[in-house]
Amino acid sequence: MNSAQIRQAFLDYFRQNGHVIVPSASLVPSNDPTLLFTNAGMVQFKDVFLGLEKRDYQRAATVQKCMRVSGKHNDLENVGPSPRHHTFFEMLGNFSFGDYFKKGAIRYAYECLTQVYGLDPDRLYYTVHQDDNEAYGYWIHDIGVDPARVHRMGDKTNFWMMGDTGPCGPTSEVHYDWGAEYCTCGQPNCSVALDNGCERWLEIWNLVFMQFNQRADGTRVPLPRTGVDTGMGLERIVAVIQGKRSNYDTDLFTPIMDRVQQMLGHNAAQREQHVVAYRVIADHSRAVTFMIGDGVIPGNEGRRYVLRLILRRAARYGRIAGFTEPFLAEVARVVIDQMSPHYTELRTRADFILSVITQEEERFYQTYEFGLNMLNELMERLKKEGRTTISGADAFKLHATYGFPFELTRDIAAENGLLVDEAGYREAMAEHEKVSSSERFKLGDLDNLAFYADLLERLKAERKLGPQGVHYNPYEAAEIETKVVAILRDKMPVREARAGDQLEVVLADTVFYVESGGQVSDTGSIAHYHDPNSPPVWEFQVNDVRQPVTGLIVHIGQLKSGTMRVDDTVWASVDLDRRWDIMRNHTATHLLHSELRYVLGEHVQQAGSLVAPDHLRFDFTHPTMLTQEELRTVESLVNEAILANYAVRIEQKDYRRAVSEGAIALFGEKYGDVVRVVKIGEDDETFSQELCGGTHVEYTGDIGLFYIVSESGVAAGIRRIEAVTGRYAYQLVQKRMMALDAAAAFLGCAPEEIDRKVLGLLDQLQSKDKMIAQLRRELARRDFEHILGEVKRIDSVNVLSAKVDVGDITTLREMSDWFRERLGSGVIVLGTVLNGKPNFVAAVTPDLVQRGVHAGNLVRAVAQRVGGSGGGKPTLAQAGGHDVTRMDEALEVVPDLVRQALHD
RNA sequence: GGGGCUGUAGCUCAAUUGGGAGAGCGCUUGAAUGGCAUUCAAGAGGUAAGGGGUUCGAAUCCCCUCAGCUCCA
Repeated sequence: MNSAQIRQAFLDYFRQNGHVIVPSASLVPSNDPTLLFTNAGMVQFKDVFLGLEKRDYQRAATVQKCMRVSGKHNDLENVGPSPRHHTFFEMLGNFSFGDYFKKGAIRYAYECLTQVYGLDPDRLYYTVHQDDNEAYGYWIHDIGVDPARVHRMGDKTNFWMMGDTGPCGPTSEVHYDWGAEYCTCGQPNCSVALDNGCERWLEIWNLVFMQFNQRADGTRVPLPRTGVDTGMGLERIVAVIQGKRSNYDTDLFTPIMDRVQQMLGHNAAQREQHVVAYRVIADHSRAVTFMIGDGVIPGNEGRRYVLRLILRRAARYGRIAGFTEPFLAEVARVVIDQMSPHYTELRTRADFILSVITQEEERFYQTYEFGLNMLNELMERLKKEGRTTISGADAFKLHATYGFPFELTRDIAAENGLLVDEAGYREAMAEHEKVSSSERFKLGDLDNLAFYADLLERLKAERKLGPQGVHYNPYEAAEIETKVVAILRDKMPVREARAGDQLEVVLADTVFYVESGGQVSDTGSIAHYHDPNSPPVWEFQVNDVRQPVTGLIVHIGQLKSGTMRVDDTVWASVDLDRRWDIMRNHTATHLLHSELRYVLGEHVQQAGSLVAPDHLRFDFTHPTMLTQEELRTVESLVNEAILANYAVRIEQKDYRRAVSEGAIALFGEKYGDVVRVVKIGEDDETFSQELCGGTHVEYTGDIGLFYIVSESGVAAGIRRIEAVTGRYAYQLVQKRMMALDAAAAFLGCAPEEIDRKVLGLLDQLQSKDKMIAQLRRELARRDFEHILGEVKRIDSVNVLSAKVDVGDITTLREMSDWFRERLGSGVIVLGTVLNGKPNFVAAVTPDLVQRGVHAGNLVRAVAQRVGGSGGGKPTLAQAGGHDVTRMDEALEVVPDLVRQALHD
């Protein structure tokens, strides 16, 4: 079987057994901010296991894209040298949400391995948790496994917890026996039970039985609905089925490595010699392709940084293997060809993926060259000083500042006969880690989530909220009559609150939109009335709305008046003007997206957006800056679509149907099984169609006016457009028109002629500036000729000190130049007043410098007399001071100073 | 989120460290030349990323902001 067949057979088997096949979620987790990447199949079902989210099926199976880059057993450094470590991998998994439990899970795993994949049962061994008699019994009695093949293990290997609290339970693992000849531990009683990392045994499938709920106080209570979460790494099972000891020898990787070999023109021996580099490139090209495919762009923080790290590591190993130019995009092409039949997003985003890779790789080559230069300079300096060791601090600086890895520094130093202080390097590294490690995600965040989850459970138990939690409908009305079900002050539930309190308020129903898909939360008010005609008993101002856990929505703000109590009946109403501004911007964002695709091409993908009341921001993938013409075209097309007054219709439909009908789904967004589709246009001519949970106007005409304010770059390959609509667009236009009219009035021309008029004026100004400069020069020249008559001879040396009236220091210096040209030898000190302060320039010809006259000392002594200081070179110096009235006095001492200097 | 480095002409980069903002390439104009990357001359082009401070004086020192690179989390 090849890998594609193995993947498909898994899905087919579980479909036949009543599982819904759910597509792989994005590598970027949408429901867990503490997680850098999706790292297991269960990530997309986390809320389902926690009971926060409900699906209309009870069993599911997936092939999930996963990334693991950190953690004890997943050091990036292991990827390459190890035959089984990967950054990117695929996880096969089947899941049960309160449906079958241990018995079913064990049977499916066994059947799938032995019947679907045809593995020899004699090679399979099993572990269960030591206290789990139930699972043990199923293996022995239900499947009929020899008890000698089932090992009971402790918490360390066979108990699983999601976090400090929450669902947890025992696990059962299936191990594959490669045969005694592969034993590396050498123990006579070699067995899975030793758990000593012996190469003979390979864990292939882990079954997690979610049986208990771990409470904050450490006690465990049985879960009302037990669950099953299983995971089997595709790379491993393919290796087992294809009889390969290394994952890299399976057909998941060989096509990639073959292409690398072909590009390098290596023979088999050369390929073997560089096996680590080949593996690194194979692994990392997959990771990079999938990450970019899910919208990650190289950068310097978070997952973007991980992408950069991995991409550059691949590029570095590429150089080791012999590449001298960017090559990764070419390798990624193989990954796309191979994987896109299953992961179709790779095909549609292929151009984007390849261009991002190439750009980043080129940038890497640049910093690489730069680091190399730095190292060469450093080595030359050391050699000159006769030293043989590069200090740890320098090696670390190369690493931390120029991204030049230690190994490279060491190797290149060795080529030049130099050593590197490795211990010092480690020390500097440790110091840097200490300094730069900030507080990690506060555990409080997790506690917070648990707090809100508990609150939600309690409110449900008290029947204050339905099984789905807060009833949320921001789409139909802007106000609603409902009840206060909880009040939080400083994260503590309270029964009542008084005016001035900062609170979080939970209502049974809400019409407030919660920030999502870039659209910001609504603001508004919540008020309690005795009767509708009098002022409210109390009024609460809503400044923000959040959803800390699915199903629980809190209104954050301040109680303006009165006393709020739990169970009060209230009117909750959103700020409607603001909401309208937001809706205009949101619908306009869809129009903009659609027109950008029309004008620039289908490669344009949304890469982020912000829909606020006063403006909208839309980030999208596009390799180059937009031209003025493209921007104008897009802007006017959007305005045409507004004037066409298309209807905006919202439809609820099945996710797959929506996508197959051409609706655009976005990077990294999480969609339920039923999605809202926002359609703009008529049935026969749909203008735009996107999956979107936001709020929209009813007709595009409601938007009013659309105006692009700016276009800029966000990251390589990502452009950003900011625009305004409706009231804010009108305000902007009005402001600009007023400015234009005012300018036209000042210039005495029509507004349309301002540009030409201004250009003409600038031209005139420039030529006048030139003329002024020229006249000033001439004036200075005349002044100079005039003061030349004041030259004194001190000990047969020409000395001139004079006050002149010029516009700037430069002219003073110029005059000293003339002086030297004219007299050949001499000392000149000139003073002038600039900005109400005295300024001096002193010049001494070189022959007099020889005789002890120093322009710097001279001018400083002069400036001291006007309360200032100065300095400079022996031949030319300048100084300044404060007291203008004493300038003449200061200049008069010059001859004496010169005389003194000559005599010393 | 934190540490380090960088930001000077359209591009690539300098400036005896606080004391005249420059070079090469490119561009414009003029002249010469005419066989493989033509030569010569003249010229245009700078809020020194932005803001604040220290100083008689800041591209240079200090602080803040922004952007890029890089390492760590």
